[in-house]
Amino acid sequence: MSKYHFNEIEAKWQKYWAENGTFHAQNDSDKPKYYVLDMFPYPSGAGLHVGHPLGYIASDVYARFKRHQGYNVLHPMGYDSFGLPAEQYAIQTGQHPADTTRVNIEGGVDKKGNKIAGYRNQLDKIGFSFDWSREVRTSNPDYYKWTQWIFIQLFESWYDNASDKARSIEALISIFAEEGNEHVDASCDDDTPSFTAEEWNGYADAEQQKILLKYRLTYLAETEVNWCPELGTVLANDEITNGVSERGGHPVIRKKMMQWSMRITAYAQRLLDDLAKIDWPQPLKDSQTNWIGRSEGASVTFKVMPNVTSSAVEKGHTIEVFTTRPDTIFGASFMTLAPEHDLVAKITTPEQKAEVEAYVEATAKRSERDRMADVKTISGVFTGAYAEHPFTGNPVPIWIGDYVLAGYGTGAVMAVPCGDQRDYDFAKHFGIEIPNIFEGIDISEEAFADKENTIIANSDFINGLNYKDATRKVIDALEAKGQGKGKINYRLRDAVFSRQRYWGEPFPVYYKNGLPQMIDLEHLPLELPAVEKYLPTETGEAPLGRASVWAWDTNLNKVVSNDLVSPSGVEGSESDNGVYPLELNTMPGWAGSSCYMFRYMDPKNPEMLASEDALKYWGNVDLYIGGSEHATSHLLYSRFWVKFLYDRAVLPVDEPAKKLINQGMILGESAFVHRALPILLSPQKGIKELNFLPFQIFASEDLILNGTFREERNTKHAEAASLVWDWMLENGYEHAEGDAIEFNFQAIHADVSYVNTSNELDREGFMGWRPEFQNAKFINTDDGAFKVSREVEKMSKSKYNVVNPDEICFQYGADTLRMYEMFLGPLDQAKPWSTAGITGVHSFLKKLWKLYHGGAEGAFQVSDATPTKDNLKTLHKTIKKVEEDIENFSFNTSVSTFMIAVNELTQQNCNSREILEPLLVLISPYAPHIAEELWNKLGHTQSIATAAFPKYDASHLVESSKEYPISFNGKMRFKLELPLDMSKEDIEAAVMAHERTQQQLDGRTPKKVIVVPGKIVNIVG
RNA sequence: GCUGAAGUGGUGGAAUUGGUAGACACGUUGGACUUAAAAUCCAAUGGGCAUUAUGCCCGUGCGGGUUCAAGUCCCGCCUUCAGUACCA
Repeated sequence: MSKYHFNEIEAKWQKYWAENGTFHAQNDSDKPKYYVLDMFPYPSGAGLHVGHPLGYIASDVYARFKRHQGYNVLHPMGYDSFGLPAEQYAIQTGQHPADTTRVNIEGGVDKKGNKIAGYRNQLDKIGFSFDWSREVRTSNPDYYKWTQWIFIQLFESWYDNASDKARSIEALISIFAEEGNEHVDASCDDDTPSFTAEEWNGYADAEQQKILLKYRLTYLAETEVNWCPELGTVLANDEITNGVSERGGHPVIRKKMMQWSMRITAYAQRLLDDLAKIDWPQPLKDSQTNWIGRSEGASVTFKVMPNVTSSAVEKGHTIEVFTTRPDTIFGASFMTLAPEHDLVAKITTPEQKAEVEAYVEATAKRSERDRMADVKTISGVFTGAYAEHPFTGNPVPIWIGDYVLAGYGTGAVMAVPCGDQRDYDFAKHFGIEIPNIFEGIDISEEAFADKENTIIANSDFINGLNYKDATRKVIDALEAKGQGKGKINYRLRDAVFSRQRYWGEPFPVYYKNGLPQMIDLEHLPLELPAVEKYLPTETGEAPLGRASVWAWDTNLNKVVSNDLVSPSGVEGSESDNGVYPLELNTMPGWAGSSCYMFRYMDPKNPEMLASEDALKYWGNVDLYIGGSEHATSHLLYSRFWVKFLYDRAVLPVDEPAKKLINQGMILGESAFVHRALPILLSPQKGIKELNFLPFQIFASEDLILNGTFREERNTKHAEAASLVWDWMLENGYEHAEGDAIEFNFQAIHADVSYVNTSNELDREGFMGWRPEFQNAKFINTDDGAFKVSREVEKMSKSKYNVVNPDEICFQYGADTLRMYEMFLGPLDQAKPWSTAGITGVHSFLKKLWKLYHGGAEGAFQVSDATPTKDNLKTLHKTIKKVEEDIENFSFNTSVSTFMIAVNELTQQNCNSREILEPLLVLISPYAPHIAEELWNKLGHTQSIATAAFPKYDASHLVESSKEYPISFNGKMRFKLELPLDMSKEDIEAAVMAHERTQQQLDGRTPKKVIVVPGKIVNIVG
């Protein structure tokens, strides 16, 4: 009797695959290549839950399928192992994040004594076909050496708009030396000065370095951050609520800090354009498009007027604004600056000073997020200053308002209240004039923003023109006056690249005379220094400020003690000994994840990110699977870096991934027990909450309705009340006339591991879960069961609804887990996990096993019998459907298809090798262990992974007749079997002649008969 | 507010270009096997009304529309989830 011992089978084949390197990809092969990649995980200490492997299973099915199709498949896995949780754990426990990270990956025991299974062990149990010989970890110095190297490449590059690509900084220096920067069209800082070749050549080295920094693709700049003085750290918007830190509730201020930035804006247009050539989900493309936020319009320069009421105002200021509606310029009746705008302090009149300052201060206290969420409140202050309208010369009052954001455009708008609702609301609120410049439009209620139907009026030289013509004329006129030009604006901002953290890549940067210098590649990696604590320093420096050995010796080319740093650090001075301080910040999380896909191609190469041959052979990722939450972070930054490395001829491709699929989240089914909170209702003593009882009372879910015991269950109410009374009377309470006990119910999370598939609670387990439950009393249903209620929520430790894949593998097997995850529903959709349903998939695998074990006593039996027509039909329709499903990533429907196939073949008593052998190959991407085992029993010595995918033969599915649905007025009434080659006329005749048709018509004559051959017949009338 | 996705039995979900709504599972009920349980197998299972069978009506979030025919297409709503940036 051969039973399906999945645990043994799975362990056996996992071992076999590992020992034989079954899934090692070759960098040279005659086969076509295919690269399947998962977004690599952050190895958290909590381990995997069943939601994590969903995408990995899908990609694994696809990778295995592609191998069967004859591709040389690269399917690697690694870890995005730098990150905040490890650092915070290090702060709490003092353990080095490298140690805890290793334990999280490889398993072990943490300092608190918790046993950690380890990501790798958990993943291995699921039977993935990863090529582990290519594993990368971003926190590994051998890996982050290349992250540092890419950073240096960015530093050594500038973006040439003329050739629309990044070029070496050396090339820029030669241009400067020969002709200055007059003809250079580059993406650079706004405040870059103009200079001639003579001037350039005359600059001191430091001056030249400063100018070059304005061109480099990564550069130092003052950036505003959320600074929390109490915590000594910078906080993300997420970490701030109502202006105070989420942790500890400390005040947060906006502070400028010198930080590294990435000039991603140089790539805005290409990032936008190239979306067209990648096969990514449309919603994801849309969010990148919106994030980049291209808008066409004009920049307009307004001159600030000498103030009529005060001579104290500075003169000669200009305000640059960006507008998408230059055609409405005659409707501009005021201007609004962001409160943070540099000019605010300079142009505000003395009379308005106090009010403006108070407003600016109030705004600074609000987080950016708060400010944006609040759409209703209109606020602002008049600065007292006026600007001159470029065409009419009229004075335009300058206001500040927090609806204008410093970070977008120029941080200033020309307000056209008749054409923009926000400007309109602002004008209405403050009683500012709202001139109407639209032909035949009523603006007494709201602004008119419909560009397409605009005809301009009251606007001098553009009267009667539409949006397009008026815009062109205004831009021409502005250019003629030197007060503006057509401009394309992007919402995308340069990306801040510095983090004040320990657990990230150190910058390969030291500072000589305050200017950043790169460490040469041959001396990389620059490894993280030891620190005694992982917190920022008391003086507010980043954690690396605690390192005592963190200076760069340019003579020895190594890290040396801080004590050796040149006292002055000025090059060439007597005290300059060639030792300089190193950068204290580290790189952000996305640094290590932007180009990791290329490192897998040649992961051990000490000379290069990956060899030219490997890069050329593998190209880019053919299929990338991951969550949509990375749409505007990882996936945008990665595209940016890949384009950059393409420009600099490091990579042969300019996109990381050709095709991308988002997997949806698997939600948890939380369990709730209902706690009955007793209340004493006493005519003498009033209402009293009995919250001092030494036990808690829980009632089965089905006894409760609308927060109280169901009416028909008043015996249950009595049962609960008597528990309370017994204790009360024992403890000296005297029952008085009219006393009654009522209950309020409170739902609390119970750990799902104490709940079975019928929603019944393991009461003993639950009582042992937490001390406060140890004396719990249960009000059960009549049959003695205690039920919990269920609710679908995000799967998370804090909701006690986490289901561990290891346990599923132990109980049902990895093949069952894999198939069930695929069976749950469409890959890209969010769906709840319910362990209850898993038995269906599990018994399918048992049936599959039985299909191959039809011999005496359940012995393995496959015959060489010629398959029947039905056998072949079942097989080939399965091949067709499964192949289509995998190509369409419709994995859930192919699992159904397998179930149907096995049910049919069992019914047909099929044991023919000609059918059962190809069937295994079809199933093996989903359930590789059982397929491998049965394949082996069939006498194969090679892994099933090497078998070719069966060929679909349409001839087995040819039908000669069709069971036509015969419908009347669109409603199907009966079916009729007719030959498929029957003509329309004959079909109609056959249907009309049928007695059921006559019965349906009941003597009426049909108005019309619709016959769709091969499909349907519909009789109307 | 905006953008995107989604609403189908008790549950997860099927339904290729409009053409038999509810495939495949879970659950439930009944039955077989068993001393019993588990496992396994068989049958029924959208709601309602009928019944000797044959049947009939209603049904894919709501309200309209197009069509011989609508879960699918169009218009207008509602709800849920996700993302988010008052974008000049």
